[in-house]
Amino acid sequence: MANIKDVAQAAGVSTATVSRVLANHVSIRVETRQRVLEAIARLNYRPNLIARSLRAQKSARIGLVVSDIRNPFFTAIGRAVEDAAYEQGYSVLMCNTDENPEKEELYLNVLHDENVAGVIFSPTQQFGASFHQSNSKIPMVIIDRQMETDKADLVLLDNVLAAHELTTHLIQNGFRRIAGLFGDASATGRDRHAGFLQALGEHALQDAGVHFISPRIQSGYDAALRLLERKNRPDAILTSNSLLTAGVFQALRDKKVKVPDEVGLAGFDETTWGQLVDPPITVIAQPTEEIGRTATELLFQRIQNPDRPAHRVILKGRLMEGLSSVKAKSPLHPAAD
Amino acid sequence: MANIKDVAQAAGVSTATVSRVLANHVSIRVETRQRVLEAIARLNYRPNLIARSLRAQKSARIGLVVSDIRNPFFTAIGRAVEDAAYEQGYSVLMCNTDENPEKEELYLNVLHDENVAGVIFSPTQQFGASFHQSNSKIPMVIIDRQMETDKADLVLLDNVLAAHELTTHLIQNGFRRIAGLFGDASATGRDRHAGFLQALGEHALQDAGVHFISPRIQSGYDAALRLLERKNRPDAILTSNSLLTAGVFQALRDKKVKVPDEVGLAGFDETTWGQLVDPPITVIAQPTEEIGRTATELLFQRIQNPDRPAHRVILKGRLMEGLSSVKAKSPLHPAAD
DNA sequence: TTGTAAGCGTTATCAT
DNA sequence: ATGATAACGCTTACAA
Repeated sequence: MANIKDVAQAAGVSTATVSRVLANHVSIRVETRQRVLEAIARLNYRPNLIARSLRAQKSARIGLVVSDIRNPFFTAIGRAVEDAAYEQGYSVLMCNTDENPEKEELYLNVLHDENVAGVIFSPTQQFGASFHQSNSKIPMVIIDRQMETDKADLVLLDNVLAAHELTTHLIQNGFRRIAGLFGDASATGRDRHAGFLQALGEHALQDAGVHFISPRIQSGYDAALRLLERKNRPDAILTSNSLLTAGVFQALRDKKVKVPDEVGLAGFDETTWGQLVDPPITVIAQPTEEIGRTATELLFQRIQNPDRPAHRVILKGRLMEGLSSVKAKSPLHPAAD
Repeated sequence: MANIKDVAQAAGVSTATVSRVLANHVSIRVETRQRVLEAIARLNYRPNLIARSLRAQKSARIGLVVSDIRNPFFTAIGRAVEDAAYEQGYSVLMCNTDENPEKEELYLNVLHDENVAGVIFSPTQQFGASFHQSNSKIPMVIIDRQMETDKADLVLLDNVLAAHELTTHLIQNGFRRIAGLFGDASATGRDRHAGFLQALGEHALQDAGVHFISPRIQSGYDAALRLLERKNRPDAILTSNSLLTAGVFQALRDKKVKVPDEVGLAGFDETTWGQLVDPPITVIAQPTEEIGRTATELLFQRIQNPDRPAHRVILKGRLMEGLSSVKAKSPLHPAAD
């Protein structure tokens, strides 16, 4: 592979001149630029980004650290981030932490060592504490999860509000004994739990069981089975992400529980399958494209100006009413035909 | 951030010695090593991987270039690759090409420029030609897609055989007018088409329509609608990946076509939702974990020994029989109770 | 066992 | 407008 020296030699100029041509510097004779460009083309030269990065102490890469790459919510974000970064000539290094604080630290270190220009990150709750006292200077945008910090920008849903809306929707559709399943690793689970309780309180209802569990299909499945065995079993289940929703749905089907007539179901995040199953699942859809794009743009702004005050972008979810939460004859819609 | 010079100074040794300690060289006095390690800890030093990579002309990164990050098949592979790479101390740079040959070239260049040690890649058909005459020396493992080459290792399903098996399964369950939907960008679509035709031929059947289309949900949906409008409409549809399957399933539901009694359905790749819908979808499941691990291991072997002959690992899929392909009263199972 | 110094491929500073 | 040259942080001959 040809390097800048080869090009300089071939064009009869110095490496400095080649570098200037590459950087589109002003003071270059048209003829010289021509010769250099020819040499570059002839030798099929491409600058070595490693060397450039070492010299410049920065790079055209950003990191994206997510907690579960199998969660469609995060892959959708990944797509959006990649597209937005690509438009700016940046490439994206994607890492997967499995909600594991050790892996969080590892990958943040790796990314730092790779000289990434910045990081988009969905942290666990544990991370919050360590981040507070860290003095990392790497530009960072937190996504999806609430965090008290002025050292990073934030892009996320108003999770309390969204859970409140979803819970209220269930209540208005006649459900009274609502159980909730929330991810145990993230602030998001905690916030949605808060919105859930708040909505119940406004209608003088008690929760019919709350589980903070690992955000996986299997955990959702197991928790749903346990809920169904209770003597005063819930008449609806609210889930905090699509993996839990899938697990619960599977459990309901295996136990031949009729949805929504025996048990209603509502959750978060739009998925391929949520619309395909019977009944289609009611969810709060998150604007993944917008979250990803906004996070990327904020990151670029912060990279350019590391000292700007932190922005907090709070987005709204969109309630997509399926049939999993609407009984054939809902008490509140007695004449609904 | 402290560098190797700072550490050397703090420990009262040369940078070479620090480097040797880091590399676990043999000839170091225990006491010296101790001092160096202390300095490293005290200064919270971590080697700059960029500099190391520039010097060593290689890195502990590998690239994973997939054609659609939203396809659960590829995210599953991504997980497996990441786990396997992580165990070897490598990090994974994941890129998304959208089946676009231009993006393929771009990302392969990017990865090359990033000094990755090797690449795991699911290429389009177009790539095959250009790869043939390229003389890239970057270690490469091709996944998921057949390719005639001895310059890269290969890990994929026997797609002809798998499609043959799936088609035969449909035939044995009484379906006679089977249509096929295949991805138009990949050799995999082509191979599965071949297996499909072969199985039909063995039973003296004609295909009931074949579409080579873009592997997206929407394309599958549109193609299914067209098939359903035909005067001699198919009694079964075979799809070549899970995005197409989702589109077809949605179309069948929207048109209130009964599955499998009016139209049977079978496809590729195990997904969350495939088991949750009614009826559950019959698929050939691919061993994604094994594909990812094997590809990663082959890549490491090739990195260590670039001149070893190319391996071709051909795996078998597993038929997971759902109800989407089994009629209540199948002609071949007349007494099946 | 340890140190010195060259060099990986760039870019930026300072000359000219 | 262009060229020499010193860094960026690390590894590795070669010397001592």
